[in-house]
Amino acid sequence: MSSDAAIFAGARRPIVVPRGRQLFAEDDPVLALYRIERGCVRLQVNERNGARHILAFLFPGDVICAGLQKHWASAEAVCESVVLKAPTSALLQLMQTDPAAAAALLEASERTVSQLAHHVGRLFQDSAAARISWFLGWMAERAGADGVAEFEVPMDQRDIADFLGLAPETVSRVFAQLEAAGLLRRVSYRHFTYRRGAHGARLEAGETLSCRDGSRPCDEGFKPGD
Amino acid sequence: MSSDAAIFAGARRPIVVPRGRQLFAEDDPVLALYRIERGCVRLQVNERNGARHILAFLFPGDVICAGLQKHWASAEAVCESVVLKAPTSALLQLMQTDPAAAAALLEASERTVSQLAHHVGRLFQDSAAARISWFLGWMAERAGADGVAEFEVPMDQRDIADFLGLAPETVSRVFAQLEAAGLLRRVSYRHFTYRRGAHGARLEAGETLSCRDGSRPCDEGFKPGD
DNA sequence: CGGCGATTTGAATTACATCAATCTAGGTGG
DNA sequence: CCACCTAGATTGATGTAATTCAAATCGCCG
Repeated sequence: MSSDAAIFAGARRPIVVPRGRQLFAEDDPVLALYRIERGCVRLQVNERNGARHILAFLFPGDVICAGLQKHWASAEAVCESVVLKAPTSALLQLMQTDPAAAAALLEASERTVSQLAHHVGRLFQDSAAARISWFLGWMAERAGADGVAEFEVPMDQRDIADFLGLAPETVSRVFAQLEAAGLLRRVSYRHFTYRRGAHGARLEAGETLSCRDGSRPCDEGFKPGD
Repeated sequence: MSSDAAIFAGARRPIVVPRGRQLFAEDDPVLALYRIERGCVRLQVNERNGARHILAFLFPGDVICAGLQKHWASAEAVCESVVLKAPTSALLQLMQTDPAAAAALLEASERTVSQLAHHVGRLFQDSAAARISWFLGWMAERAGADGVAEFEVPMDQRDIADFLGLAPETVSRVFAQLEAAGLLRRVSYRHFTYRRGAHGARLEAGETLSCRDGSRPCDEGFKPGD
């Protein structure tokens, strides 16, 4: 868990990163490791033509280490965030002092890669509705929210689209569908309630989203005046 | 370059891996690092439903380190391959002895991640033809082959499809189109010649593949009796 | 109370997947 | 050495999910 505490304990200077500010750019030399304390950071690659692809969203507790010498992606704050910064020299020192701890620290940053690997799997084969259902479930779970608890999503639909490999319009449409199906409720701009339920599970398993076919009329969702 | 030689020098026992054999499975504990000497290895994730997604192809010189404690993907030999194996304990030792070398070694394995990051970008936005054009160009370049030089592709179309996020039929069709356009020539089963040229570049930049529109009649390809 | 980016909604298009045969290469055994 | 066999590759026909383009609306900020 906090074998990484050691290295970040030294760098006791929380950095406040305003919304949209870049932590580092792709191809820049790696000067430090970061650990997120508050907020949300996105790892992304930018194409020449201006297109942007979000590889991962990082949350408090996550360690950012996109390369040891050169960053393989850039990092930007999705919303105002707080990070701790540890110079790479500290990592090299830790390697000598306590290699196991250093390995654990690196493993923590590998979690991001692991997530990325599985994310690719999702992009390959899941439908738009399944991807978004998964995403909402993830966000809800992260916030410790069950079906009825409200949670906040810090990123805008554009971010979600660039993360899930969809057009922004598609994201909007699927949101509307999920809401119509009674699974999603929009409390306010970026506050939701999501009841993944069996329906969502089936969705993620490949079923198409439709309440038009009479067979199974949108059960297990929210009732209109819930 | 060969800062990694140190760690692999100790493990002087080349391992011959037959075609299709698994080096390690996802979620298995990490016992060793590998360096490929000959052949080709694929990193992949397998979904519950049997679907397979290839995250990367690794070639001689590449270091495999998919996680430090638990593998985030499994590895299988695409064709008969030779690898060197260094126990993780050797890496921990190296950290103490020569942290910079250890970092360099890990950086080498991060190259795979970097490639993966950009691969995601391609999956997001490139057309089937563009992906395959890129893939062929990559393979040709890897073999040091220019337009007329022949190169071998060790993987079958199924592998290519699972790597590029396409159906095998689509791969076959695009191959046929590229051949008809005079850019690709199939010398034998898995030996090709590929002239990426301006056409391929435009393709990768988003242009659709067609020789039917009279405007630009498949120039710069191979002539029939070339 | 305007201004503007972010969303929503609609209609039309299309690239790719899917399903279903057929064909081929090359390894196998007689 | 040749006919057989099978996984892999090819080809065709069809369907559709998601993109694209375009326009209206919303929500927030100054």
